[in-house]
Amino acid sequence: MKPLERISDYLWEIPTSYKPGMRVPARIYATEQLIQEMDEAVADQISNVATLPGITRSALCMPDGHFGYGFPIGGVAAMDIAEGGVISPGGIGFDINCGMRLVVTNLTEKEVKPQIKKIIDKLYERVPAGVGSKGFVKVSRNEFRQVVQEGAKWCINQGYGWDEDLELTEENGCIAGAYASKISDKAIDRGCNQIGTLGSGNHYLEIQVARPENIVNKELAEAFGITIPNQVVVMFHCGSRGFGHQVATDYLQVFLKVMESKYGIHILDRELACAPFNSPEGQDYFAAMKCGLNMSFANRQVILHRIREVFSDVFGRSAEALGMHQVYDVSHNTAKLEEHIVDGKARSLLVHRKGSTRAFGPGMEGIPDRYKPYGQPVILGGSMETGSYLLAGVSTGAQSFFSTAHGSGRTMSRTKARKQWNGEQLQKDMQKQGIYIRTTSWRGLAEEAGGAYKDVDAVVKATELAGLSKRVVRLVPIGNVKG
DNA sequence: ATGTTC
Repeated sequence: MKPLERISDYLWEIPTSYKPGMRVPARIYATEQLIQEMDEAVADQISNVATLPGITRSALCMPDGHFGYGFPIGGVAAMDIAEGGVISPGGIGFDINCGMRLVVTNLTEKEVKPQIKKIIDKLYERVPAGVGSKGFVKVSRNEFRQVVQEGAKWCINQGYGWDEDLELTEENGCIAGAYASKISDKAIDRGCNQIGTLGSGNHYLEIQVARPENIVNKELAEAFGITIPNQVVVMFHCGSRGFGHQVATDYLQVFLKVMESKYGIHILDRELACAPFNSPEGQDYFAAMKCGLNMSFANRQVILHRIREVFSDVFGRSAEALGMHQVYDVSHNTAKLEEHIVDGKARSLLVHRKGSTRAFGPGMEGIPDRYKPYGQPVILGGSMETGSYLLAGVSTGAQSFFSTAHGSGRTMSRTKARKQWNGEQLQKDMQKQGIYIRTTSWRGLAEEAGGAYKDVDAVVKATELAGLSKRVVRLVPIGNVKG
């Protein structure tokens, strides 16, 4: 039996009495149905998070939560840096700044559908996918150090994208305080040929349609650029590739060495390795992790450039003429220093979001001026078969440090999914459902079957009921490049 | 997620 107390129809609490060392309660946002489906391990993992130094108010898990490395995926933990708050790679994820970007077109489903095979085949060719894939952007190691300090801004300067893309990216695509001097040569080696690559696992690039019946909030949809019935959009999901992975690996080792001996921090699970934010090791990782953020922003920027090239090629018009404006780019795996009001006082908190999206409400600093009246766009990627959502941040999101879900969330392990589905058969089945898909790996495709994920509509509904974010439009896939 | 077991 799970140690959960029901707070409301969409919120559950694990009291501090559940486990020795819990500093605050743990809370899971989910409907009863979603709680039933949730991994037993989530309650255990999120209550471990509640023992970490500096954790403020409560350790949170979003409705798409599932088992992860140390922290559950879907975890949110805000650490008070003035109270010995820690930074933990396990609370950010190995794939630093794994995230989503959404771009609109002025094309309709009717215009795109006849070309879908051509578009996807070209995208498959032009956006390298799969484990170990290399990008077309050739940079020296020193140039790559510049990339990880400048992020998407570096790409724009090189001609990969439009100036406006930056203002429509979280942190304007370049987070300050990223120092390449804090990065190992090994991480530089792994990352320097990976700019503009999709990766593998749950990373994908999808052509989607905004059908009129799926517009939930017309005003917000229009504000975010969804203005035409059956408008075609492109959504993609990828991260910092081997670079971010190496950064996380390097600093996990550092933290494991100093955590107990130097800082006297005792943890229940070594996967929660951490160091005080205000310590040399914590600050070094923070600066290195920001390089991971920037690598990922650069990666998505170059991929956007290639998507524009492909559409331009297929339709014989410029990307400008095709109206290929970016809606937004959001991170799913970060820790950010933010000011939040706790017990009536403004506090500096390091907000870890792992498989969770920042969802700032209307009027807040840090969201593009054009979206200020509406709230921050949130791009939530569902499974490749079912659909995804564009959401918006709301003022009641203060309860979760303005964080919401990031996707559907798995219901079963990759191993289990592989046993249940066959990649080649799944491709055929998806074709019958009107989704043309290309993949580098049949095995990888089987792992990502829609049936291995929770009901995205239920997850999104739960975030809306709880007041974490609200629905704008549901997007359905017609083509997919699966990493 | 990941040069999918330094």
